[in-house]
Amino acid sequence: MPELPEVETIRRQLEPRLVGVRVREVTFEEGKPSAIDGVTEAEFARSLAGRTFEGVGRRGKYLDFRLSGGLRWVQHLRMTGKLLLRPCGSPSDAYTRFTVYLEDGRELRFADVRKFGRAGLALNPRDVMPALGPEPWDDAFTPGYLRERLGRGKGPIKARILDQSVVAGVGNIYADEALFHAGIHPVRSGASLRPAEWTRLRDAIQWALAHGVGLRGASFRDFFDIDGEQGALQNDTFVMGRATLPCRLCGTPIQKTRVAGRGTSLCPHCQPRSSAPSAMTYNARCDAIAAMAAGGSVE
DNA sequence: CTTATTCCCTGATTGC
DNA sequence: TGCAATCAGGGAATAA
Repeated sequence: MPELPEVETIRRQLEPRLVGVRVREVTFEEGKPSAIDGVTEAEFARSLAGRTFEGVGRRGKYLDFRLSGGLRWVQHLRMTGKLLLRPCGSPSDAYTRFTVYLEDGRELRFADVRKFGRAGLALNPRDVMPALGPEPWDDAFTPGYLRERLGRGKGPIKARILDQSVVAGVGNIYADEALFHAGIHPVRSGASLRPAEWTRLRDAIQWALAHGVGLRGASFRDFFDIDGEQGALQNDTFVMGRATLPCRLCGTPIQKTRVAGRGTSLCPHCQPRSSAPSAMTYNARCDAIAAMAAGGSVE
């Protein structure tokens, strides 16, 4: 499930290998619904042909390919979308929806089992993206901003940080990991958070995402990078994928529940439902997590 | 504005 | 063992 760290992993791999390379043609496989929004597949193919990649950006979970002439190809992978960069003559990849043939012979393929992934074409990427909140490392993403946006909320805080208009790029895995890091139970309301907890939440979101980027994403089931390789975060999580296993900090069995319609993993001891202070101080908790976690280049 | 619900998809998993 | 029902979930759309 590509979230910000998985999309950023792909971006970092694609940019040096695509910049300066020209598109020869784009071909589509049969399949409904179309993987393209706004324009027909023929228009998409015609628009890309002959253009040169000038850069690969990212906004939230969206990839943003900058092409010559100011055109932008904006791609969301949703649940199972994969971008695969294959050498000339590689065997076909299952579930390929369209292929961008490059002039040097390589093929950039978009494969997507569940067909949720979407591509758009625009001169201004905002035209094919919804309104997104700040990037997690943007100066605007402050504890005060979070409190202003979420501090009156009655619903589960987890649902609010999954909202892409609040902060761009957090999905189910990193929401659970961030809430664990912050020591906040996912069903607590925004209104219940104490002032210090907004800072913890902001820091925890940044930490969880940086940890994911550092380990090149999480491959619990469907994530593969542009060479078809898996990430490593799934082996270094604190709650996601660890139901019934002991918490790495306190040993309490990790619980799996359902919050806001999403599978949710948490430590009932480290993340109390009330904001009562736990045995371990917050700073000690952060130090223990930092000492334990692998990798993790901070932006 | 917020919050809850449904839908889109299909491979994997679960239940009888 | 086999087949049907359920699950996985990002985000758009819809409703309240």
